[in-house]
Amino acid sequence: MQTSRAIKKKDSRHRILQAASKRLRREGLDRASIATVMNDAGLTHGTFNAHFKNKDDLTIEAFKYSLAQSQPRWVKHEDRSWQQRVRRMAAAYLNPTHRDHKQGGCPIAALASEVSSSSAKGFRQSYSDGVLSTILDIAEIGDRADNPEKYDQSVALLALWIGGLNLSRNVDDNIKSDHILKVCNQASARLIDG
Amino acid sequence: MQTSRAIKKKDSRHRILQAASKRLRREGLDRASIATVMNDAGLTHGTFNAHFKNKDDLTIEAFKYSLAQSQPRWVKHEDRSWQQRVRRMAAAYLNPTHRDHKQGGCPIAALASEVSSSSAKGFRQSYSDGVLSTILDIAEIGDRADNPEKYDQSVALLALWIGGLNLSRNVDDNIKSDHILKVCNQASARLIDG
DNA sequence: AGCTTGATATGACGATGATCATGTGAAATG
DNA sequence: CATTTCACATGATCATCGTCATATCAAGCT
Repeated sequence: MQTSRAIKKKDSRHRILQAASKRLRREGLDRASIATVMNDAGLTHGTFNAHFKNKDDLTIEAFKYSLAQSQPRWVKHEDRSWQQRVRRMAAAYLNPTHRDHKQGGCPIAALASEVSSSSAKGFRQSYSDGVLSTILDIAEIGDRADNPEKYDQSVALLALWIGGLNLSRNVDDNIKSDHILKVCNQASARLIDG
Repeated sequence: MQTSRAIKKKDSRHRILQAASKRLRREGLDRASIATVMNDAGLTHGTFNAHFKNKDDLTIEAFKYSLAQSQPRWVKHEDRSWQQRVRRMAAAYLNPTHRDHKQGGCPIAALASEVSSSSAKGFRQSYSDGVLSTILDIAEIGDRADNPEKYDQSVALLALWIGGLNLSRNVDDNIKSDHILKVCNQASARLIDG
């Protein structure tokens, strides 16, 4: 049975993860302090260890949380053809709205260049798992052997999307940034109907 | 005239920038402390402000330094055709050696997801300039108007390269990581021969 | 030679942040 | 209703780090 205290704690944990996952994506791996995250969640800093072992633990959990939360947005199974599906996913991913909402967007892109320098032991493993499962989700297969060609195409698509999204986020000129998204969308299409 | 003191200082600055640019690429924007960098350069921490205004200043200078140092490796002008040139650049960029030497490699890839969360005022501007000039360098033009098609292809190529390199750096399985590089190389070729 | 300048060293200060020990009040238990 | 338990708050501790004031010592100048 769930006592009201257990429910309260679960809810707090949820709010902490929610806040942490936003900060994680917006500010990167180490830049957000525990106090800031706890404050976002409406709690004080000292309570932190009652919910998570340490900061590395939180980082890993927040990453998984954000992955589970954001993946369903790109990965849906309601398209006529795979080509159409990919086109729709690219349009949703390489998108000014996604570009401008890093904190709510894809954590794989948001942390793409920080993982390898992370000190959090175990984070790299979670990220790696996330990448590989995302590739399979794009391809709509359970293993590379199911369809090597689709798998390989999905690898290239994910690379293009992550790179394009990050480039567009880091170019100051708005017109040029929009243009990057547009060009990468077109390149996505070329990669699959070659 | 260069006094021996001036030479010494210039040399120290050079060593600091060299050390900082490596740390910057390997460890990211904030993770390396000034003391660590100065120690790498064979100096003590307190001397830092004699060479740079503050840490943000160093970060920006180190980025420019690494960009100037690493670009010539991909951008050479000795190819028969542009297609050939792009193929060679992709092979040099999407490469296990480059993947495994982040500290000496492309700073655009190394910092791709950290720029937008940087607190260093002015860094984003430098990075943005670096991206745009790299695109033009890949296309071998001085402005998009010179050849819009090549420019657009270069945008997609850079996105694919940065994304592919970072994915390969963050996947634990070595075979899968190598495979990502290979697949993105092939995708590069497909993007340019229509 | 004596004085000045400048490159670097030493050490301190203040801020921030992770972690932990202890306090508090309300819910659960008998 | 008394007692225990637990979610959370408060506050302290220790380490790290950026910055700066001051010291040192050798090179340059008169």
